[in-house]
Amino acid sequence: MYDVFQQYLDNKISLSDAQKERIRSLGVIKKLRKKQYLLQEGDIWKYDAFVVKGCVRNYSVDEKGNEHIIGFSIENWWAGDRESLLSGAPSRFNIDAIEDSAIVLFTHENFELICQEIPPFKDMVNSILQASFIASQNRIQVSLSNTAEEKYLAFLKKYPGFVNRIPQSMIASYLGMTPETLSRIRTQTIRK
Amino acid sequence: MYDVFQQYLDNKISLSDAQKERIRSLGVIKKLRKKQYLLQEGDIWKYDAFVVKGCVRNYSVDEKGNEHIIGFSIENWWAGDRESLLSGAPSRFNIDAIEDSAIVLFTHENFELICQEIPPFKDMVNSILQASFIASQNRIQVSLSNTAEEKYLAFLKKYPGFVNRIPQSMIASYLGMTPETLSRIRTQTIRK
DNA sequence: TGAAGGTCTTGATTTATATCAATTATTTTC
DNA sequence: GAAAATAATTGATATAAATCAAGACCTTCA
Repeated sequence: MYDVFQQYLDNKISLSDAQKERIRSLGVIKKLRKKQYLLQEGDIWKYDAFVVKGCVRNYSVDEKGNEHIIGFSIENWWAGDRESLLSGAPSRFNIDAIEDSAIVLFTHENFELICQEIPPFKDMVNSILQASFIASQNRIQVSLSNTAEEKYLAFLKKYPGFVNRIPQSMIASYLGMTPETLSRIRTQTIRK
Repeated sequence: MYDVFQQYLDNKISLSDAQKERIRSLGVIKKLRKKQYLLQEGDIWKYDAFVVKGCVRNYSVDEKGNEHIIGFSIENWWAGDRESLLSGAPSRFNIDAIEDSAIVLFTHENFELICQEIPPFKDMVNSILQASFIASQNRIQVSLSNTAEEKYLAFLKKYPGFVNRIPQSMIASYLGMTPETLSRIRTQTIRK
């Protein structure tokens, strides 16, 4: 399980065996069954988490009880609530597993330790953050400029692996439309 | 002009006089007249830029010629296109001045130099990036969960200083609605 | 100071998407 | 492997917001 994370690291930075061992010793594997929460609204998030297997979603629930999906994390992506982590405030989000999943969990303290001890690790983290910010800005741009259909097509293009894995209703939520609308778009698009 | 940036730095990190001088020596003040471009679509963005006076907007233009505002930067905020900066690809965005403005400009090379020479500066940059990412995620959450009116009210609350400064049509664009819709929302809201 | 060019408002109409509701598929689970 | 639960489709209708259009209200700069 852990070797998925190890391979990810190997792809990004070079580490000595001692460093690899150090990182490994500070992380813990957490398994999640489908629908199990990793984080519930109101909890304080204190970790850095890397998905090694499966898929989790990050979502908020509004007053009407509707869920709005902020993001998905599949294997080789990070997950968590940076806002709660940074501010120490209770999270406004939920994270749960869409499939049976496995996560490498670091307490934020341990994670900071690693960052201090291994500068290239810290640099990696920062460049991930850069990329995440850019992706987030792009998502905003797409959502401002496009119709429901265009948003769906852009999603397909950007995350081709997600469509056959994530329930359609969740993709609809991620795209800011109802499941009915997405369903109609799909049948129309196929017929074109 | 520059002392706005100096004060910003003083609020965030402690620097020796030599370090302050070093930073200052690597930056350049650029003045922008209203409507003047800081970046045009197709250009490659190679800077780090801090607004010391005025206000700029970052926007994309779609095939129909409609502008979609990604963000505003007023004094004490950073501006630029991180995607183009990082990837080296031509920018898909435009940045121009909404008011007569002034910017402290660092070439990205110089900026990296500063980051290397002054670790607390680098840490500051990273924590800004964190905050930007969080803000961006929150904007996505708001845009998924709320009606046009709620989005406007959330905007008012989050950026009270912007409303009397930025043309309403641009705020509408930022919020993903037409100027007519925003105008109606405002008159309705006032009458409540 | 007074055109000229923007910007905001207001009204009438259209349109994309949401909502409500029923039916059919597809998974889960015992 | 049948029953139950969940997800996706399809149709009818409602609604929020867009579009089109005209007039009012400002700036600004010649």
